[in-house]
Formats: sequence, structure tokens, C-alpha cells
Amino acid sequence: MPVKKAVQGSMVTSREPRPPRVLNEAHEDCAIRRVLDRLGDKWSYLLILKLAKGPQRFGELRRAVDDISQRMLTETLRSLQRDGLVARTVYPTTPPSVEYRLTALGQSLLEPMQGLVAWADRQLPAIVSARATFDQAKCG
Amino acid sequence: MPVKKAVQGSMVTSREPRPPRVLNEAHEDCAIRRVLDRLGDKWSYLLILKLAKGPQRFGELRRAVDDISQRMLTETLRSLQRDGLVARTVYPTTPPSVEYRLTALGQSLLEPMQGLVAWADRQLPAIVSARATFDQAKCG
DNA sequence: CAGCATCCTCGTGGATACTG
DNA sequence: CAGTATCCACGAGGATGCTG
Repeated sequence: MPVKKAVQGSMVTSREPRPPRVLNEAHEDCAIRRVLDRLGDKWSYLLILKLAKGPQRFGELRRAVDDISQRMLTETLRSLQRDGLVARTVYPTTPPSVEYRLTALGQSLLEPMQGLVAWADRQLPAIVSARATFDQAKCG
Repeated sequence: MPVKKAVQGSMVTSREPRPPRVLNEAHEDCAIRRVLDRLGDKWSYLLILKLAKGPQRFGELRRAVDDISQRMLTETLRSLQRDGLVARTVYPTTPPSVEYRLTALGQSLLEPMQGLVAWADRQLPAIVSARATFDQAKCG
């Protein structure tokens, strides 16, 4: 395991301080990549699944997920809203109450998503087992 | 393993060096999260889609994706292999030749994945449009 | 209650050099 | 060709404090 030198010895290479990195963005026009960049983050997929159960308030979602930080909940919900997958409704009560629900577009994502969820549920044992075999072969 | 302290500036804040973070791992038993942690990375999904076309050699995959670094190609392929989604075959020629192909388990993932790809292709315009509207409302 | 602002840590992954 | 090994930039996201 790479314990991270930390030191960078006294003598050290003649290495230059590395020029800024230039991104290759050629893939930006690939639909699946753009969608995965969105759904592949830590919380989006999960929040959509929670919202599939029906509209929910901010605090409800927070409790439903329970290990999401409030900052990420806010941020993820907003980006889902931006993409038109989630709608946000403010009720001007005191204290304020905000409800989130899936839009039609968001709903339309449920079907393909549930296909993946079903696959995950079915195949997880096989994956875990494959993993064990692989690790055994390595270390045994 | 996080040895890393390294600098931590000379003068700097009166703030304490923040106690170590303890992970909430309560979600570890959720199949979809475990599967997404795997497929949600930058390359797995894409490599599986490439391998769906048939077995391919290391270099072929490298060129097929073309903006993946060789390090990440190696690493991603190995973790897919570990999970039993991809099989690796070495042909002891000179120079060596290594072929990767989807296992049956990997194949079984294609169907749910393609559902998602299809959705992405269909709905990307709607998402882009929603995004524009949202941004307009913000800045306009 | 439903956020916003700030700061800081750490994991992901790119760049590069080297090997069998 | 198909990797391994190292170094390091950067952005995701947790912790915390404050607000309407």
C-alpha cells in the first residue's frame, strides 16, 4: 500500500513542477457519459429512488438517506432540479416547508433504473463470491 | 495510510486539526449502492459497453476509449475481473497478448445497462433544455 | 425548517518513467 | 505489448457555524 512518501528527499530529481493539465473533452457528446456523470455521483441515484415513493420534504429526505450531509442533499437536489428530473415547491409557512417530487422526466427514469436495481439484487451474491475467489487466488 | 500531513502552513488558523472522520457504513448492505460504487466510476460502464462488442485486447481497448490512461485501464479491468464481470486470458506469445471478454455475469448486465443507455439517448435533449431553462431563470 | 458559506481532508485518477 | 511504480493535481464532499 502506497504510504505516500511525504518526504520528497533532499537530493531529488530535476523534475519540473508539472505544467497544468489539459482535459480531453472529446467525449462530451456521448449521451451515456453525460448521463452517468450525473447519475453516477454519490447520491443522485439514491435520491431518485427515495423520491419514487412520492413527494417528500427536505428533512424527510435527509432522514431517509441519513448518511447524506445537508450540504450534499441541497446540492444534489438542485442539480436534479436543474436537469428537470425533480421539481421543488416552496410552501411559505413558518417555518418554511419545501417539497421535492419527481417530474415526468424523472419518473421516466425509474423504469430503466429499476432494471439495474433488480440486476444488482439478483447478482450481488455472484459478485461477492467472484470477489472472494479472486482474492483467494491472489493471497492464498 | 494518510500520512500526508506535509505542510499545514506556518502561521495559519487557530483551528484544531480536526479529529479523524468516522464513516457511517450502515448502507453497505444495500445492493444498489454497492453495484453503483462499482459501475459509477469513471470507466467501468464504458468499458463494459466496449466489451459488449466482443473480446478485445488491452491495446484495442485503450484505443477504443482513447482518453483513458493506461493506469486506469489496467485498474478498472482488474476490478471488473475481480467482480466476475470480465475474464482475462493471457496468450504467452512474444510480445505478450492479453484478451479481455465479458463473462456470462457481465453479459447479463448488458440488458439493464442498455435500458439506461436508451433512456439517455432519448432524454438527453430534454435534459439539456431543462438545464438551459433553469440557468436562464437564475441568471436572466 | 431549509438552507448558505467556509474550510479542509481525502480519494480518484492523470502524467510519467520503467520492466519483462 | 501489457503492464508496474511514483508522484501529485484537483474536485467531491464531510464538518461546522450562521441565517431567514
